[in-house]
Amino acid sequence: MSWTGRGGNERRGYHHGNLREALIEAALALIAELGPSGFTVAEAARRAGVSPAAPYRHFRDAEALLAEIALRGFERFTASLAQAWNGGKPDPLGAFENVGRAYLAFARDEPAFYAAMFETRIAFDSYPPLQAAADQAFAILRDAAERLVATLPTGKRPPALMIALHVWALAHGVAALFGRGDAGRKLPMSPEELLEAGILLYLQSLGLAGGARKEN
Amino acid sequence: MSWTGRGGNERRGYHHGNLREALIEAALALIAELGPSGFTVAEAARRAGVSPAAPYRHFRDAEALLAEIALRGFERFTASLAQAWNGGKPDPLGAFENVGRAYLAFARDEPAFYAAMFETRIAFDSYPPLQAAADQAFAILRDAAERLVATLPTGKRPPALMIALHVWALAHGVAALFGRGDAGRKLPMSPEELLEAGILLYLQSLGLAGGARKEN
DNA sequence: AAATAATGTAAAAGTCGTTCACATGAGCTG
DNA sequence: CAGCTCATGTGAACGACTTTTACATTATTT
Repeated sequence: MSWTGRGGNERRGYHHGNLREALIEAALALIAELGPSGFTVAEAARRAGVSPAAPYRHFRDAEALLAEIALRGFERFTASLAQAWNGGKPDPLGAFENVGRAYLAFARDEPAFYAAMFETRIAFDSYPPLQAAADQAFAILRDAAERLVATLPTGKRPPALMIALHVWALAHGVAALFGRGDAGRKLPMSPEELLEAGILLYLQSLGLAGGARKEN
Repeated sequence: MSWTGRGGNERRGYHHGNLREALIEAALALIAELGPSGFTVAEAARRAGVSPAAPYRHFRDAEALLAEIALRGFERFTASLAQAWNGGKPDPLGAFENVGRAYLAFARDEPAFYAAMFETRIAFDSYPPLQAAADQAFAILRDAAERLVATLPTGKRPPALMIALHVWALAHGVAALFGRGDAGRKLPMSPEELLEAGILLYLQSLGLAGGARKEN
């Protein structure tokens, strides 16, 4: 190891050398600490040890910085969901539930990314790569739904896209309303359990989940 | 009719006479026109025809104004849901679906209120009346779920609270992700249809919705 | 009519976002 | 290595916003 290695944030000279990354990290920390509205270009610059104007060499404006964070968030998100799905192993239903859990886990473990992705009103249209990254995340869910539906006999298969949309909406709703610990509302169960139960019940009606569908 | 009646916004003299209301209306218009971040105290004051300092005679700070709007929003929201539920008539299931539709209708027809209620990160804890109003809205859903569950034989009744939470989360997720027209994502169906289908499928698995469980 | 409370204004301090002219240094070219 | 050029950072400035404070005006009460 060389003592010359620039560890992380320290400023060396006139040029920072890593400002773009430092700004992104600072912004993430700010969002994590103070919520989405706690981020300001000025404060991020301050934490990176540069003047308030410096960030504009790397991002057109504040929204562009947030968009970059959201983009990276979606990439990680996609990776998490894909890993949870794991090609549908060991069985499509179990893997599908794992995807749901991964959704909530991401919202819980990466609140800064999640906030940048969903709680910040970015004009997705203005950042095509962002739109693409979001589409990619959703594609995981859609593919999983396809595979799940394929376990049913032809002719009895509900539309996979609809299933993916329902599950996504449910997961997002649970995360948005109850994801944060102190959401003010006291739940009889954890968000994870709530989502899992919801997904299971939903899939049951489609004949996709554990056989027992109440045989009253 | 007397020509002296102060129509709405015009300033009469040094005192506005209706500033509090005028500010709330201006803020709502701003949110509706430019999104939640488009609201500023200064601009609201400008539209009301007063100096930037005047609003502080009526609201502690910007967040307090938003909180007041959110509060009124929840009151209207509660009224909408209650009317849709209509005491469970003509039948609990149909009325329950009406509540779901009313949820989306509110998000669509009153985007400014909805944004102030859900898309603005207000510390609910700091405004107890706001928390109470939100609880009241949720109570409509919970009561409806109770009544719906009561149509099942004792012993086969799922927990109503869980049902209410699931439906709320699904409705909120649909509204948040697909509620706005140009959400960037092209859907095979309208948000209303998507939510209705989701609720029906979900309730089916509980034995609460139309018997037919896909007889194709 | 006078006193008081409510509600407005003007001015100011502090923060931010953003731009512009200018400074510095990194990396290539000869 | 000298010199050129480009990327990246600085400082100063503008305009907008939030919020406070001292003061002005009007409503309301006594």
